[in-house]
Amino acid sequence: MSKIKNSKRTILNLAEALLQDKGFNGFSYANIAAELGVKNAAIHYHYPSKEDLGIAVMQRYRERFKLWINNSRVKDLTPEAKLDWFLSIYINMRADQGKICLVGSMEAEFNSIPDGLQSEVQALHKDLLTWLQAALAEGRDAGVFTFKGEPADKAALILSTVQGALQMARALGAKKFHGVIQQIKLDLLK
Amino acid sequence: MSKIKNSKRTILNLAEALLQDKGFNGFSYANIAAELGVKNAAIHYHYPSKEDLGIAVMQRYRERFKLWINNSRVKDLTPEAKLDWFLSIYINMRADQGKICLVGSMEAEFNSIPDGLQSEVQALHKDLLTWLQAALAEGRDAGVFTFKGEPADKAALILSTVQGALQMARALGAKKFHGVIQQIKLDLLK
DNA sequence: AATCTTACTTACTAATCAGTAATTTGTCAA
DNA sequence: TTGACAAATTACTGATTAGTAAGTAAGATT
Repeated sequence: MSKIKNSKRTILNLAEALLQDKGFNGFSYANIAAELGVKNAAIHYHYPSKEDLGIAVMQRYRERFKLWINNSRVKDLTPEAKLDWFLSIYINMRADQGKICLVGSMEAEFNSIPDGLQSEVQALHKDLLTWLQAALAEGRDAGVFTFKGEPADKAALILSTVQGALQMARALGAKKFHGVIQQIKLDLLK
Repeated sequence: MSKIKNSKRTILNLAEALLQDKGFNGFSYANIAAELGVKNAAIHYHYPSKEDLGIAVMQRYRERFKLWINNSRVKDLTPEAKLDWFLSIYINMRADQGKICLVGSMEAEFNSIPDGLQSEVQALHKDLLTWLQAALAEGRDAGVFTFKGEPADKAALILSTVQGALQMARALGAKKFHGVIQQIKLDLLK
C-alpha cells in the first residue's frame, strides 16, 4: 500500500490540471489514480463522486482568487498594474501547453456537468467579473483607461476574450493568444 | 424498419446541434439514434466512426461559410454591415438556449478529440479569422472602423470574444452575451 | 494491550461507450 | 418478376465508466 503525500491537495492539483487539459467529461478517476500510483477506489475515498471532486477544485480556486484580490500586493496596485496582474493569470496558464481556464472548460461542457458544479462555475465567473468591472471603472475614473459604454459590459468582453483566446491557442498556437492580449491593452489604454 | 428522411443530412443536423449543446465527448450515437427512432448501428452505417461524423459536420459548416462569403449578398455589403452579418451568425446561435459555436466547443475539448477532427477545427478557425481580418482592414481603410494595432490581432480578439461570450451566456444568461456584442461595436465604431 | 481511525486494496456492479458482423427489409430498375 | 442495391436490424464485443462493499494494514488514541 503506497501512500499519497498530502493526498487531498495532490488529487486536487491533478484534477485541476486535467480539467484545464481535457475537461470534465474528458478525464476519469483512472487517470488520477494511475498518475498517483494508486487504485481508482483510493480517489473515491477522498472524493466520493466526480461532482464532489469538481466542486472542490472550483471552491479552492475561488478561495485562492479571493485571497489574492484582498491582499495588499494586488489591492494597492494602480489600475493599469491591476489589469496586468489579471491578464498575467491567463498568460501563466501556459497557452503554449494547451491549457485553458477552468471557467471556459466547464462552461463549454456546461450542459453535461452536474448541477452542483454548474453553480460553482457560475459563482467563480461572477467573482471574476465583479472584480474586473471595479478595476475598469477605477481606471477610467483615474483617466488611464478609455472605453465607451458600461464597465460591466467591458469587463464581460475582456473576460470572454481571454477565455476564448486560450482556446484559440490550442488550434492556432500561443503566438495568436499573445496577439490578442496585446490587442486588449491597445483597445483599453489611452 | 422505419426509414429516416434525408438520412445523412438529418444526422448531420442532429450531430451539429449536439456538438453545440454537449460537446464531442458529451454526446453518443445512442443520443442521435434515439432522437431519430432508429438503432445505434443505423448511424454507424452512414458515419462509421464518431470521428467521421465530427469531420463531416465541420466540413459542411466550412462549405456553408464559404458559400456565404462568396455570395454577393455578403460580398457587396459595406464593412459595417459585414460586421453585423458576422455577429448575427453568433447571435442566431441562440445563446438563450445555451448553444455555443462549433469552434469553441471543439477547442475546449481539443486535447481529447481525434487528430483528423483537430485539423478540421483548425481549418475552420483559420477560415473565419481570414475573412474577419479582411473585413476589418477594409472598414478601417474606409474610415468607418477605428482600432489600433494589426487587423489580424483585432480579428483574433473579436472571434475569441464572441466564442467566449457564448460560453459565458450559459452560466450568466443571454443578456450578458448581448452586452458583450454591444461592447464589441462600441470598441470598433467611430 | 485493545480499540478506533485513516488510507488504502480487492473485487465487484451496472451502465454506457464506440464499433462490427451477419442478416433482413424495402425500393427501384431492367 | 427478378435481381441489385441501399438502409436498416439483431446481436454481439471489448473497453471504459462512475461508483460501492468488504476487507486490510498501519498508525494514533485510550
